[in-house]
Amino acid sequence: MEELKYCYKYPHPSVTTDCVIFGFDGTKLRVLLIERGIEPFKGKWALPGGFLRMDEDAETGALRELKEETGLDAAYIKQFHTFTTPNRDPRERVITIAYYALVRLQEVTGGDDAARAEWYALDKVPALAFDHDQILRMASYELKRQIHFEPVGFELLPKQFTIKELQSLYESILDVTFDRRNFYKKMQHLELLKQVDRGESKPRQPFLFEFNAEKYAELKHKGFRLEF
Amino acid sequence: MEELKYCYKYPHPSVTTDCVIFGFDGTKLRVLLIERGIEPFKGKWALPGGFLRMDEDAETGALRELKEETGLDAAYIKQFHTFTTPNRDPRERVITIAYYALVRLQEVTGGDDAARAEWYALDKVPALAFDHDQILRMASYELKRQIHFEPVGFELLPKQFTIKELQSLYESILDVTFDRRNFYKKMQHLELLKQVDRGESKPRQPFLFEFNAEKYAELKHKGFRLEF
DNA sequence: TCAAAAGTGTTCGCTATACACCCATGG
DNA sequence: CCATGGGTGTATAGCGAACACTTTTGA
Repeated sequence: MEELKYCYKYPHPSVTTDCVIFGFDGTKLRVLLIERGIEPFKGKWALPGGFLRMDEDAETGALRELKEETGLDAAYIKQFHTFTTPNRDPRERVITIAYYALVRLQEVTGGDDAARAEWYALDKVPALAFDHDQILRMASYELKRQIHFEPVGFELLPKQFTIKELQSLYESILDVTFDRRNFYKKMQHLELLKQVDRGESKPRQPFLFEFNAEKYAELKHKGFRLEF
Repeated sequence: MEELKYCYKYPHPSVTTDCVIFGFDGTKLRVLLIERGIEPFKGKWALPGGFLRMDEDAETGALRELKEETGLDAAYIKQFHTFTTPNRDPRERVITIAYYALVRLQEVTGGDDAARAEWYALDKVPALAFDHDQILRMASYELKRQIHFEPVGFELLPKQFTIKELQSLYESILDVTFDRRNFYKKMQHLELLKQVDRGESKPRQPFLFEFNAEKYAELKHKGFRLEF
């Protein structure tokens, strides 16, 4: 029989963290899901996550779970909502603090792979375990909002990228299309990009750029809002 | 001796909700604080809040606590962050799901007043109990962001208001100043306001307006973004 | 040889901004 | 009578949206 050695005067819920991990494959947004190996929802796809430890804050916990389950280090992680519907977990009362994370897909190595993990295109995600559909929807929405205020998109791209890739990324996240030429001009004008000196190896390939973090910090300091 | 009758295999944190309640006095933003009657932080000011019940979701809990502690019904309430630093409460591990609420100051009646409550101007808030300073700061920041996407400001104004009041409100929230004449034109142009037919009693008083919720719903449906 | 992609220009219209002016009211 | 505040008007600059042209590359 299980030992129930942690006792309280009033009932306490369990607390977990779940993580919506976004990656960009060069054309569209993808999200990392793992297949559940145990009940409930065994065999269903779900967001990586797990129980919060008593000595860590939620962000530390989310990063730890991420590492444990997928081997990934996130370039960016942000808490966006806590889900508390009383019966969202059939076993007991569980509330989950949800994060979304942005990773560079190119740098993903594979991880320990205790569980089967897969990158799903955002529009091809199957029905998920628990209320994870809802969590994913809200994460996408919050990412869309966030990108209006901060250039978080660059966390999804390789260190060096073409303007075309950047445009595809923004189009995926915001679910719009831009005129290629206007997008080029806008980006040049913003001065947030540093053009990379391409070796003379391959002439007439598209320019490569890097995100200019210093310039961004400077602009932000002067009070500046990113518009899209 | 206390009875500790709720037992678990693993330790569970306590979960509370806290609420940052914003009101607008016609000139500046205010926030409702209550004076703590018990330790810890007895005598200090704090945000209203309390423990989450096992059968309610967090939003319901936040609304319940709000009603119990202040007698208020919020016109608008929004979850914005969950605070989880391990020692944020000296008694035991407590995580708190934080909301901000917008209420019409004019309609506040007073409440049961079990605790002493007071409306503090945002720039005159004293040092608060727990990590409530941090919670308040983040709430102000999130309100500022939210108002770029949704016209939540109207929840803080009386049903009918002058353009000048509306401008003061936006200036308080965003911490900027607008040219009076440009603000008038912008508002008229947005078509989100309905001019109220003033009785002939007081000629040459400023026009009164109401928020046009139907028009807003229509614009939003067509895909529309509020800019400030 | 021809389509596709990359880089650069031009035009037009809207809107944010910075101002000026008129009128009614109340001390 | 004049300061104050409310309502309306006007000019300009900058940016976004739409669209044209040129060159290079690779099938």
